[in-house]
Amino acid sequence: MPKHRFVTIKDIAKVLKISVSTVSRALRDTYDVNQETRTKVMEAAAQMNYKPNYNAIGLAKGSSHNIGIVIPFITNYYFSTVITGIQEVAFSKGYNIILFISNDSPERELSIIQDLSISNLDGLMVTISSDSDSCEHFQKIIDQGIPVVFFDRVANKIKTSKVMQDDFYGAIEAVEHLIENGYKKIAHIAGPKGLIFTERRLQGYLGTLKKNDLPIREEWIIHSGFSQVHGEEDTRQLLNLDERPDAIFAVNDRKAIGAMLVLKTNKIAIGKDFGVVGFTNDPMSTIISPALTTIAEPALEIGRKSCELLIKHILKKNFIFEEVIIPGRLIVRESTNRHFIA
Amino acid sequence: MPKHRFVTIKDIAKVLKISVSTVSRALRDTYDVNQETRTKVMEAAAQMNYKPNYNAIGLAKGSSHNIGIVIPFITNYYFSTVITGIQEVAFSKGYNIILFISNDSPERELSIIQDLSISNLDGLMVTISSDSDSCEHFQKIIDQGIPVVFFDRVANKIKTSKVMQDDFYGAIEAVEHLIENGYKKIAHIAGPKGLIFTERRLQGYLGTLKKNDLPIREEWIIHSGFSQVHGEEDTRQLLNLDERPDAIFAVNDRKAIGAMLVLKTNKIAIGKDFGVVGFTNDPMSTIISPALTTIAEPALEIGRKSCELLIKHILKKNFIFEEVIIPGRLIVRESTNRHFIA
DNA sequence: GTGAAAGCGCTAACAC
DNA sequence: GTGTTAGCGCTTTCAC
Repeated sequence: MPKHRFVTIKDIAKVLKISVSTVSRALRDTYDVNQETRTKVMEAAAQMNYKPNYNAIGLAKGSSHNIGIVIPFITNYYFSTVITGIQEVAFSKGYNIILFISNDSPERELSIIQDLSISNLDGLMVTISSDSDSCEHFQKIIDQGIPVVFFDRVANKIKTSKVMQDDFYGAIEAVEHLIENGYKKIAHIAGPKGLIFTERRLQGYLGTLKKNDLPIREEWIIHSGFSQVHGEEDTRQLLNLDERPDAIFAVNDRKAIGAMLVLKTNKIAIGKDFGVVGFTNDPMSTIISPALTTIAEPALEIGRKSCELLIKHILKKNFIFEEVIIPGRLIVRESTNRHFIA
Repeated sequence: MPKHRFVTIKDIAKVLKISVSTVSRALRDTYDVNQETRTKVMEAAAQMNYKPNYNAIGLAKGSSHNIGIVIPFITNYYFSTVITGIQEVAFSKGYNIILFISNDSPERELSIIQDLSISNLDGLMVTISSDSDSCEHFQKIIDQGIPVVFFDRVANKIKTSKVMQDDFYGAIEAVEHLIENGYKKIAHIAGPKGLIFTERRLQGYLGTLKKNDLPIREEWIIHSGFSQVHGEEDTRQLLNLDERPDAIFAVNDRKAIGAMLVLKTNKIAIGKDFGVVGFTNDPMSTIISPALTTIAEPALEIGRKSCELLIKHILKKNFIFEEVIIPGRLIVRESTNRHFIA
């Protein structure tokens, strides 16, 4: 099993009896090269199955063609879909994506960033972990001149491009929908405090209640984690209240599903007596019964857009920051249907 | 926003007034370097926040520290969990993982492999796409001297390390469980023909029926894709038969869930009158009602093991191939419970 | 044990 | 339009 030496531009140059720089220029479509020469080079390259050595290019140009993704998990619908979107555009533009999974732990996130030999990355896309209060490690990277774009869970203080779903308006739609269907005592099981999108969904919830002259009760707003178990716990807490709510707007589908499970064990008729709406449009929301009403997040678009933006930053040194907000859409299912019968 | 020059071994050498080669050796823990010198170098490196440039290392040593993953999708529980396992061990050993998503399309898979500048990868881990009948592109890569390990959907003809769950025994467990619970007319909704693991699960199913003197009917075995929709279609087909089965063993949970959905719309009492068992242990299997009995696949372990194996191959030129088979385990839930009441 | 120097494959002045 | 050459940051003979 011999380790082949790969074809290099030198080989091409030798075969064609021209210089390596001409080959290099021809291959890269630089303008100051004879059309004829270029054609010859291209043909030779194709025929000899030439593949560029990115290590060499990276070394010479001071850039790899790699972009990093730092993400809490990939084992959920939203994140894995975002990554799919990222990968799609990265691949089409000749970039590799390198995956770093933080497990939603700020320490691990920090260690990833510090271990990172930045010289190996042209740019970075990140969703910060739930309670990464300090973001200076990202600032440091930006200061070193490597572009960073945040998506989904963005760091507030850092000035760079960000792409998010429309959390505020999504929350409004969700709560309006609940109100339209006659639910009046609407609780919100939220994400951890401090995260921008948690905050925006909360604001949308609050604003809509206010606008509709509905009571805002502090006990009906619970902050905790994003998991299904958190949703279950929050809901149990809600059901123990003297004044029980009659609907839940959950910060995401996982928590909404946790809520539904608890409601079901408590024999509360979801839809008829108690409304539930989530946020994500995880495929699970169609599997559970009753099917979950939710705000569909544009995960694929978020991934694509983030990647496009990052590549723009990589290409144009002083590309100005953009904050992109992509709308979601309400998907009405059974969990807010007063007439649903199991 | 000045683009910093990164600290190089040259800088360290200059500060310490020694040569670059000594620095290089000290950093890499090579033995022929004075203990004292090494300490000094290490300290200087840490203090100056030196980070190695992998492009340069790669170029000099003819290896990057990147390993590629080629996978059909990542938006499902099994694959995203495998990747999490891979990422975990890769990160701990200083390797980056580069993700390529084939969308389960043989053409795209081929284009990925061909576009791949192999010089940029130290190794490759792959799950082949559903109907990639030709695998020569992988053979070519192996011939070029870069290690490949297959996981989950492996290519039969290619001699290299492979890691899989125990499909055969898992299927036996699943079908035995069905039989123990009194289901006698057991159908199998399988994956596409030609994939090894599809075949193994089928063989487990067949063998168990035979062993228990149960009828094997060709109409009760349906090959199609892996999605929920495929599961629905297969099940409809089954229900249209003159002789209907009274249980389904599905090749995976997605198809099992599709089956359950169709059974539910047909008002067939899952558990009581009709048993269903899946394969994967996707979290969805606990969300659906009745909860799905399934064979839990060791996805995380598969990811970890594959990566360990690949790194061994990368490190030792002639590491001999291993085929690792990791057992799953039966998880009994409601969909095979005769006494389950919705 | 350490240094000097060549070279990995490519790009980018700088000449012509 | 093309060739020459230096150098990107590192490893690795080969001397000493």
